[in-house]
Amino acid sequence: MADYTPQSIEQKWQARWTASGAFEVEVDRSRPKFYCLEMFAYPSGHAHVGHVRNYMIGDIVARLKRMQGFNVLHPFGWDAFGLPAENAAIKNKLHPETWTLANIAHMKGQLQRLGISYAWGREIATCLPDYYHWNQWLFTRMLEKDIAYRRRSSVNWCPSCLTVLANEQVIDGACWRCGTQVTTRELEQWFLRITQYADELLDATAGLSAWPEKVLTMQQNWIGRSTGVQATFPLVDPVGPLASGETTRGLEIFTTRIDTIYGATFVLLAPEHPLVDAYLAGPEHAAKREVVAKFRAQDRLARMSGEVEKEGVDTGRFAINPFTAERVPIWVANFVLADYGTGAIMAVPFGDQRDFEFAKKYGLPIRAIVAPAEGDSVDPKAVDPATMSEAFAGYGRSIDSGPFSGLPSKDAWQKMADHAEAKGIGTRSTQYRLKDWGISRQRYWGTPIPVVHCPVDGIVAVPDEQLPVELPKVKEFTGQGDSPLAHIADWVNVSCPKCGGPARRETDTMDTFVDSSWYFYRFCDPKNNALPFSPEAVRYWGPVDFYSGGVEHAILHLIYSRFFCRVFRDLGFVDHDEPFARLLTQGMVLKDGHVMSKSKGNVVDPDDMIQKYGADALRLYVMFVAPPEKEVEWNDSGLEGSFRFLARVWRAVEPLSETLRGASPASFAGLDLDDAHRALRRKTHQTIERVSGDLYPRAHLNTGIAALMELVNELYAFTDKIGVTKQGRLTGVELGPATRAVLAECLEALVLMLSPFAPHMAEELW
RNA sequence: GCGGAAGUGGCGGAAUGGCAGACGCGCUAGCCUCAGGAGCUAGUCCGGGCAACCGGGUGGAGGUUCGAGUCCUCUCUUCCGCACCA
Repeated sequence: MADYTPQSIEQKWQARWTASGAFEVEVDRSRPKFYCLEMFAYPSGHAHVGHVRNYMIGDIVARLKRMQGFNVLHPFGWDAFGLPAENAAIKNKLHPETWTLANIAHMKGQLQRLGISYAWGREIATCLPDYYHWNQWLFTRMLEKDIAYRRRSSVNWCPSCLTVLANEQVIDGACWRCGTQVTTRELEQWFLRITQYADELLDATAGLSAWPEKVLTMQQNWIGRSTGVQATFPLVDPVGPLASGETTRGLEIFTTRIDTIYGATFVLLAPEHPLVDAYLAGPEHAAKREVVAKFRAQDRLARMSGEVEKEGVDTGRFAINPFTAERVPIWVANFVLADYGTGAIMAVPFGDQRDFEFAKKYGLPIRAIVAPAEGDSVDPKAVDPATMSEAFAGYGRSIDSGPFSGLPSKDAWQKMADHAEAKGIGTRSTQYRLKDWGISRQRYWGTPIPVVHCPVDGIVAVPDEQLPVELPKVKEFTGQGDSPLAHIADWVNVSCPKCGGPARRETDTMDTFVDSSWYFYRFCDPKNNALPFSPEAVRYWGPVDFYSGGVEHAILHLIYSRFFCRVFRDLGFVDHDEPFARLLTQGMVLKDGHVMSKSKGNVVDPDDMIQKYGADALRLYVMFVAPPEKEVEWNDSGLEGSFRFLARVWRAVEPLSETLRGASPASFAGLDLDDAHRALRRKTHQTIERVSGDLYPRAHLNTGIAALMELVNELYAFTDKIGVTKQGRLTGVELGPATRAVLAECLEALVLMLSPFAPHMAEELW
């Protein structure tokens, strides 16, 4: 009997799979398709077992679906643009492309040594012009449809390094490299109008029944729709013109609690609100301006450090509450956000905890406007402005609210909104937390934004036939300056595509999340050089049936992709609304209680484990240790256990394979089965049912493996009885036809069911 | 603060409302062996009993049900996400 030696078996089969292109697929309308995808990888250098767990999960599903007769698309590629490559370039004086391509080569080898069944013929890397060409093409379409637009926005700027910083490079408000306090700079930047799809993106989450609840909730919160009323508080001292050029007679506020407007005893402006500068312009306000300037600087730090004391500045001016007709003071408050709603709020200290604290601190009036509902056992002192210690944010019955007094709060809400609309005071309005997506990056290693700035024609898109705008080769990376591309004169200076006059290229590049927002479509038609993909190819393959990856992409990547899907749909390129039918978020692999990372020195390299136990044992262990969604702690003896199980399967199957060749019967009719025969058959068939059910769509891979282990235990009990030795040899016993048939059926089923998990060994035994 | 998920042996974890702890790790004993860090067999929630078996047991307290780890209410704890969103 040959021992189980995984290394030689695995190399043999991997070579065959590669040579025969075993996992390459074409459109075949006679067969049902299955698109199995794992989130593509950032080529950081070496994949550890935490990374490859995801690829194993996808591979089990892909191999299972192939066995079930589906035409399975299972591709892989590289999310290859991004900051780490540029940083490595600065540090090692290498070109980012050199660094990136070397990493890709190594990681691809790692995946192949794991036996992941990818259609490598469809491999893509987003940093190659073949791919980013279509980012540019799509950007141009978005420009035409007014989905891409330009406006001023602030970026992080390190005054010492003289460079723009990504948010990740700002640590506690300071530059990651030199520790200098980071400031902001206003730059013209490109945005994608994702908010145009906010309602659809939110409402459609209800239909994503095969997504984790957690991810849907996170997306819903991120989009953050709230419905309310936008109302105008007339200004006692109209101002104008403002920086924006217009005159202002009234202050626009947004509220979700219009029913409490009779309790709005003051209004608050965000420090960045244009009225602030208008009201605090004179030299007598220098001190107040200084406080406001402090608020503006606070904003960025507040996010990092958490709690900031609520503070305000009195502008000394007044607005008119349109419902009470009373004068209410206008204050500036550090906790009011400029980029949500209108950047100004009506403050109702009775009903809002923040306003309550603010009113207490500055001695502003508190007026009770809601009484607790009947049956609410609320201490009267808790709703008496004289004695209450916190705001009463509940609903109940309106009081002291003019003609609306006595109404239940919810009815008052509608009536007051109606009143506001009838009197021209305000309108019902919906606000979102979701912001348009700023995609400009002042970086080299990304997709050049395909526009030209012409002094005559303004912004001109680079014509399709001149795409791709390729990244110029840069010799040296210093990390200094704004956009690295701005310093390459012969790349920047072009003639305007419209008038032919001298013009300059856009020197910003795109956020790398653009690359990953549609790559799953490119896989359907990766060699297309006329379009990002043919609509026919995606009509067959799309949408992705099974998508797995880390939960850290629950918000950004998975919302952007849903957004791009709809853009492509509206361009007539895809006919579905959602790109990913089923989503699985795999748990991380911890070592010594921590996430694996190079800096912690706790990474487990799959190649080390393959060398010791083989890829099959590694795959089996990682799938068996816990359900795929769960976080797991790495454990060497568990891996040994999986190796032992495979060796046990090997000893059960390999010695009998010659003896039982051709023994699998077409029918069991006429065979004389005893109780032991029947018991093994029953177990075999029960296992088939359990494993089939566990693997998909449940993806309970761990219990599927447990079922196989039970079958093997039963099999050993059976072979013991019929005289197979512990070493797997038959002790001269002649096997009867019933025994041969039952054994052959069991062993074949076992090998087949094992093959998604341990494909190399299964192939060899088969 | 808001939202989500989860609490089951020494450990990882199983249980369409129907025998709690499958399967594995670890541990114990036996067999095999020159040897075992290989392999095989048996045992391994707690209390009682030689045993068949009996009683208890899924963070805590109630409830629904013939029957609850599972469903409902309250509560405690942990992890995760968002966090001054008006």
